Amino acid sequence: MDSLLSGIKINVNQSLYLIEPTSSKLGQKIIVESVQLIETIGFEKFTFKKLGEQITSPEASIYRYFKNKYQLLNYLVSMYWGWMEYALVIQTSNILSAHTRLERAIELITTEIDAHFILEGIPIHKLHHLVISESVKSYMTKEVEKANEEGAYVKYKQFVSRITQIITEINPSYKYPHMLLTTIIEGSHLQTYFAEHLPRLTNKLESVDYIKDFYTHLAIQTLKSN
Amino acid sequence: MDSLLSGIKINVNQSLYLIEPTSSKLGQKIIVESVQLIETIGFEKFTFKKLGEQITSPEASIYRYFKNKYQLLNYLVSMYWGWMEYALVIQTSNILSAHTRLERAIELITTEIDAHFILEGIPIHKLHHLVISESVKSYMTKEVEKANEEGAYVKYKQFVSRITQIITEINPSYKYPHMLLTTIIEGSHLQTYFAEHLPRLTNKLESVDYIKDFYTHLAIQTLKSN
DNA sequence: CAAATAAAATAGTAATACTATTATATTTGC
DNA sequence: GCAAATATAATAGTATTACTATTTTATTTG
Repeated sequence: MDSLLSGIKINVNQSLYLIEPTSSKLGQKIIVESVQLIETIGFEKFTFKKLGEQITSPEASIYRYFKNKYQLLNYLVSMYWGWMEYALVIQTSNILSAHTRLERAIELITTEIDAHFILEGIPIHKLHHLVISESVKSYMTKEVEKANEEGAYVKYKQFVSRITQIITEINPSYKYPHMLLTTIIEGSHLQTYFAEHLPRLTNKLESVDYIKDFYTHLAIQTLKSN
Repeated sequence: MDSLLSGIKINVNQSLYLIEPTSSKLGQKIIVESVQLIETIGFEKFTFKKLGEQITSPEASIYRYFKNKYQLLNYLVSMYWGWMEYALVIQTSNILSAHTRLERAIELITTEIDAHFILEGIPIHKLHHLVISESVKSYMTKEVEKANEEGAYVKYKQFVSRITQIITEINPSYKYPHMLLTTIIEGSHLQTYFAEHLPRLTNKLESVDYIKDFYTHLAIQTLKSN
């Protein structure tokens, strides 16, 4: 993780904001503080009114940047996947073995992100935590298809696409690379969430890397035959 | 599926309602029509006011049965897992091979439920559809721990527990039976959802049973070694 | 430095998520 | 069989949410 730069910029899709939040002081405060507030009170209870109180700006000012809290959530989640793709590229470059590249990808997906990585003022590990608890709410809505057409999920799809290429390199005849990968990504988020809130639904072990071990083993075994 | 009875009753936890909805005409209307309305407008837009209009009763009457829409969602999801456990027991009874029992369990989880199965007036396949799109919202909230302590998720945990026993029978030294199973259950819901709304994130095939095939193969391969 | 433009604040509205109170049925005890 | 008790339903509210339209203030640029 040492070679990761800290000054990079993620260009998210235009449909994910009304005014680019990184373009002003207020916009930056909105995205930085929203991550904090969503973590504290949860996405359901999160409102632009409360966020406005936190940053001492009226809610109407926030509505100038994002048309509603779902757009803001999609923006934050896309920032996360944009950063993840960048981290993936760096961590898998110059590695010949597709096997090793897949293992590194699974490690990136399943393990905690170092606390000192910051993106537009947002610590990535906080973004990761938000993605674990709230990202399903960004696509499990009646507006999915519209959001998808507008490009709301391109960053996620790009990230998925890069890793499915590695999977296909390992086993070209495997029919379900996307299924395997999204099962790992979303499964890993779920297991992290269960370990924290519903431990009877998972198998938390002492080792910090048990989720990585579980999904690495699962992926390798699944790709062995077809 | 032929031996499944149609007059069975699922006893959900007391914390999941204020008045048992199956005990009155209005209560039954509430649960039957809510499944329909949530499917139509989505859980976010769903309100007791709108449900009241649909069943021509005031919203306050609905509040007598459920303290809010999350409690109602938990109730419906629990009904689903209660029925699923019942179906599982029937479909795996008298089968000696643990391998075959696991395959039947995965089939039950991953395939569509026959349209003529009805529970308290609710077609199970509609409940299944609701679980696919909305059940994560029942535990991905700030109230999870409280709901969990009150027993909101016991039906789900019971269902999971039965199948993890089969997994352990197949491979007693496997360390992650709960992780494997919840990965399959929630993954299967997700893949169904993706196939319908975000097809680039999955690998939908002609065969109706591709999700079953994918997760069956994944489970068998994962349990081969440890 | 005035005019144009952008950003922020004010002041609203309709809908949501409830609760308290009142009214209407239904049950049951004598 | 009927009054009292109890269950059920309806009415009428309130505070909060999710916005929008308009006005004010700040910043840029010709």
